Amino acid sequence: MTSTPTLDAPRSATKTPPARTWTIAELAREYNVTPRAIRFYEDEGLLFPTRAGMSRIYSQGDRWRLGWVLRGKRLGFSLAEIKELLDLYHADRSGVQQLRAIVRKSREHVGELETKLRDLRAQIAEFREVEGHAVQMLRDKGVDPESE
Amino acid sequence: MTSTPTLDAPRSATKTPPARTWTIAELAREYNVTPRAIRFYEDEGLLFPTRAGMSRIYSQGDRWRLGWVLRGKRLGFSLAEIKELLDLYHADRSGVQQLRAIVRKSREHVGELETKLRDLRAQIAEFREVEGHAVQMLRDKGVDPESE
DNA sequence: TATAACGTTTACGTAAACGTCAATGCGACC
DNA sequence: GGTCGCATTGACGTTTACGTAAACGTTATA
Repeated sequence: MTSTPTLDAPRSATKTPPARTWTIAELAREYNVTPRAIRFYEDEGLLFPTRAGMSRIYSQGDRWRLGWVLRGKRLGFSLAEIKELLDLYHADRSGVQQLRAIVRKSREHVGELETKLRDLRAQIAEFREVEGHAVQMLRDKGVDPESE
Repeated sequence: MTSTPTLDAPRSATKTPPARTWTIAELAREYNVTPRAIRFYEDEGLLFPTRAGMSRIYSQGDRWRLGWVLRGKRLGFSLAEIKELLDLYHADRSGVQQLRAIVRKSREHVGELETKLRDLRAQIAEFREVEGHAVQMLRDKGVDPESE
């Protein structure tokens, strides 16, 4: 875990904090996924942790990227789409053509997301209504809908 | 919501209203999916069109269900989950236990949907910012971000 | 009447996203 | 120094959601 007390960072000289890292198992627990899935995401080019010997070491940035990937999954995107979006997010911004591409793709994606937003609002409304009906029917039967 | 026998169309004749139906190819075109997919959804218990000879005939209700299925897919649900939700939507409401189950599952699902909603808002905000930055950088370079 | 344009079933193929071994390495502890 | 415990890399298996092709029936039109 926190390995051998060999030479520590010269805290008095440098202002950089210890820079926490994580093992694959720690991240897996935290995000409730398997190590296998995390390695798979790396194979797919979504993560690129450093190594300590053979073991993978995850930085704050890798951790953030993993969270981002999982959020994308919850929203129904494929790993390929998520990769494109992450790459876009960290894309080269040096040239005009690159910037134009970023603008175009961002707008495209926001459009998609807004469609999902409408779908989502509609489903939420529908299921609130379903719930409301059921609750009312329970009341009509003289049953408290909140009791076990 | 029953009869309002005012100055509506004369219902004097014996016939019921036309009741439009659709073929599988028509629905496939309309919803931009393949007939194969529509048949697959039927195999999975998501649709149950009637038949005219061997051919499938889709009612207004089937059409609605198909749209519902596709919306669920866009929101990242599996066909199994969608089936559960659709079944819930049309579930037996006769008994107290059934009604309780409906209330519980509806609330569960709304909770899931609200998580997605937060995820979605966050992603929209992020990509609007990505776009905004790129647009600003183009302006800084003296380029009109809107021109081709 | 033939053939195109749809529809059907059956069956095998496939891409995505992992799960599940198996064999192995490696530092930690007893 | 043996055994945990966690890490690694293959490699094959599995589930989901269809795609694709073959073989065939049914209606419309030339």
